[in-house]
Amino acid sequence: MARIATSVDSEVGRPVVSEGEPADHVFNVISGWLKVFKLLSDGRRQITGFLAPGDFLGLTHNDTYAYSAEAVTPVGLCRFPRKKLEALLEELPDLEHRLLSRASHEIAAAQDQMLLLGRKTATEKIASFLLLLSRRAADRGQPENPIELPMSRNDIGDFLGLTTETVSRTVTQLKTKQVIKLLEGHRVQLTDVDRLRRLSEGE
Amino acid sequence: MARIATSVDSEVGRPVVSEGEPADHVFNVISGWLKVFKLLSDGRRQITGFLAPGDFLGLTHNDTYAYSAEAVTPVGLCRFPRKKLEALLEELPDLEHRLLSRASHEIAAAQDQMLLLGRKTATEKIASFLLLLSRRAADRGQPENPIELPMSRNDIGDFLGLTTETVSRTVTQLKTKQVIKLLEGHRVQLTDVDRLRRLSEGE
DNA sequence: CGATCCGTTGAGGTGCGTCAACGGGAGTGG
DNA sequence: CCACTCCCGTTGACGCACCTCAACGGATCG
Repeated sequence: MARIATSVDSEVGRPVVSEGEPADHVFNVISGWLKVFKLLSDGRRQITGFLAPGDFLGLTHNDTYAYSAEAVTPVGLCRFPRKKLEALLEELPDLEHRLLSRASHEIAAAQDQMLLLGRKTATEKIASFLLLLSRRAADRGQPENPIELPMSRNDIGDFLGLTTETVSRTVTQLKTKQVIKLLEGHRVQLTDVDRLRRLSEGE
Repeated sequence: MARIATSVDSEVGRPVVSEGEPADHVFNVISGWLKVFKLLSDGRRQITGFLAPGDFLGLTHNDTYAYSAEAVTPVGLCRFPRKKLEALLEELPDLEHRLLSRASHEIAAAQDQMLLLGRKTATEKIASFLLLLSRRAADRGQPENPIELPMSRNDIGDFLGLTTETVSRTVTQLKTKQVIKLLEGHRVQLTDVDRLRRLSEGE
């Protein structure tokens, strides 16, 4: 795969892919964080996911992207021309198998997110989000506690279907209850993971 | 594929797969409608999708199902042992390719649904839902108007992140505005598709 | 040292949830 | 044939979780 890859960087806030543009490239995140989102015509935004190192961006079978993505922190990416990647799939059935496995995980994650968006309260949403970040950090071999929280309150709100203010208030509540503790450098200590887990499911 | 398939039926309300059970089978819907859903411990429910003929159920790379599914109408299914299906994938790379394509569409649909759940109003949700059913009926080669609406108000609510009452009230409003018309046998005539499309995006 | 962005906090409003009542259709039993 | 129950959809009255609007302080940057 290295044969067809180019390395690209992106600054914070700069679009990496834009909804409706030709889907010519697939990306693999090397470093930093991205957000993937969809917009309504009046500007309402839903972030459908945050991408961290190891995640793929732009895997689609349409000819245009169905979403936009931009950097949350400075980002390093590996870029593949989609045509060449598809040619490569013909030769390497195992690669396709791994992509299918990824896609299947992504579908499961999307279903969890639908449950969150449709049926959870603000507190449950925030608690679930913190636990999700912790779990994903562990999957990447990073410390699961404290966790990095590089995105803004606004971004968190747009991921959880809340406003900035509600995110802020709810985080403050968790802090007051001593379930979490805000640290330097956009990091969060989960001081009572069991309680957080119970809060995330409404018990 | 016919070699490894068995045909099974299911009555309305009977579980076809249950969250947490071993994921031993994959199903293909032959006739009727199913709902796929996840539950919270206190009974809150999110329906993540309705399945119609041609759709797959149970494609996962985990060893247990992450969701439950049951029949909305009497259902005919084609059942495949997952092990045998996976063995078949080794022989038929093209089958894997088609499954990946399906998965990619499912991810795109899930992202649309996240936008709906997180950011749309009740009216926008209902309008989007009716248009979705119309589009999917067309994809299956069925009339796109009037559409079939075999699921209950409660199911629609659990799909859209609303209550039965709000679904009922919102549908009544659309009826009063003469954007839709309820017909015999759980069917709905979309009398003003343009208006419905505008309503679905909040314009 | 102004300008901008972000997070926080407060006061007040509202869209949708909750609770309750009612009517119609389907099934069941006499 | 009616009487009864159950389930579903509808409608009304009311409440509340979250949104909206506003103000303010701290950090960053020219």
